[in-house]
Amino acid sequence: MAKTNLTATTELVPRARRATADNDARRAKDPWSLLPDGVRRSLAQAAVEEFSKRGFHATPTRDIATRVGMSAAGLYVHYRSKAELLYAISLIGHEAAQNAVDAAMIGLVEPAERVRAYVKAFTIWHAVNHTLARVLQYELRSLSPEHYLTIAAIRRATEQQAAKELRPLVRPARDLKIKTRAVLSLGIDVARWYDPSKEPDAEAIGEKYAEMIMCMLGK
Amino acid sequence: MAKTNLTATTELVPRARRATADNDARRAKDPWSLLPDGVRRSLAQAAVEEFSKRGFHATPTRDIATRVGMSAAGLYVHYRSKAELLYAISLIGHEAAQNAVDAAMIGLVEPAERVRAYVKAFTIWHAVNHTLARVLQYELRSLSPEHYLTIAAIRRATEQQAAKELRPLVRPARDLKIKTRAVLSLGIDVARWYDPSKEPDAEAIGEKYAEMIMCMLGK
DNA sequence: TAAATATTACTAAGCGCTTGCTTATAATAA
DNA sequence: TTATTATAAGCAAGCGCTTAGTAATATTTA
Repeated sequence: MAKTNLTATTELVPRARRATADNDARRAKDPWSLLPDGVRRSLAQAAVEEFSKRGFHATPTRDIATRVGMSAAGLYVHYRSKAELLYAISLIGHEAAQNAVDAAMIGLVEPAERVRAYVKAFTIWHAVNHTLARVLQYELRSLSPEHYLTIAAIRRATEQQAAKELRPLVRPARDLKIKTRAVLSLGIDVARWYDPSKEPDAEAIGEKYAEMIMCMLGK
Repeated sequence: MAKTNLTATTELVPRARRATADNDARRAKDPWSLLPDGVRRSLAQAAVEEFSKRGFHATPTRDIATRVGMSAAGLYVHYRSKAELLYAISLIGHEAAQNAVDAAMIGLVEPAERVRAYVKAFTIWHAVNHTLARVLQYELRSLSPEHYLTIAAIRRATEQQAAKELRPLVRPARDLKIKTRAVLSLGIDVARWYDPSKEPDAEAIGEKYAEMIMCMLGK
């Protein structure tokens, strides 16, 4: 019977909470390490490839399943529905991006240094993980209303964190909101235009973007 | 018979080529003036609303037709297919955006002035027309391969124009590509986050963005 | 221990529904 | 007339997901 689906629901991102000490660096590097190795992870990875290229609604579940060598029905052993697959991807992706910027700022105290590291890490993450990032950004509207609420809350927290980091550097203070928008916007949109075959050096883009933002902030 | 569809194909954006002198300002203001008033325009407008909110593949043609008070089949009198409707929207949108920035730079000769006007107009356009702009940016992948080629060529020309305008201001010269990317990226992404109910003043955003970019360019 | 019983991961088949689009037909306008 | 614009009805294809069943592996019981 399909009782396995209950497990799938209660443990959307299971391993992540357990292995915290050792795997911090690896988690920041590879978003998929948030999901235990196995069919569930493979399906999510296959889905990201398809959703990113064709879009959620244009991708049949059959294609995702056959991409990992399964029959069409096999997917439903591991995910309750196509919607829940997207939700799992969205959760993992947002958590991974957060981990990446958090890791980059560890140990830094000076506001300008922190912002520079933030922008650089945020930009690099959206370049390296542009396939995943596109799903995060462009399939928000494909989430179910309930799932959307959860994801929207996560995104609001991200924006508030960015504003908190930028506050000491923004004059006049009333520009904080628009400048926070600009910083996040610039980083996020890297995922839209980045093409690894044309611009292989994500690190260089991150460096340049950090420089441009600091310049924009008058630092 | 469905012979009307031939007309629909040969004259995708018909009126635009004729009325050039008088309507420049109006065209820059309202993208829809590129399409003659009538059912064809209403359908395109309705489609943009739906495509923008739900996405091309998630929007049934029935919903577009009924939105303008038509039966489901009525759409096919005016558009050959759903794909051609998207293509028409994409053509109009890209042309309208181009018109907006061109109009803003008329009479300006000093490079810094031209870039400032460019960025401001580009930003404002993407805020005011964020619904249309979202379709342009996020439904590129939903275009048929043939349609995509045409649109991609238009977009390449836009990028080259931006680079041409920025060249005199960018030092070192090798940064031209990445800084052009950043400028276009920042403007385009306004369409993603802009919410008129929260940020009604598109003009102010355009002004701020122009200022930030000039600052970023060291001007 | 071994037999009995669940559980898990999977597939082939297919159900009910929605999709883009066509057809046949009618009304209207030049 | 002839061309245009619209509709009601419906088709073929594709969709997400379920069902019934198989085989392999765990778990429980005697």
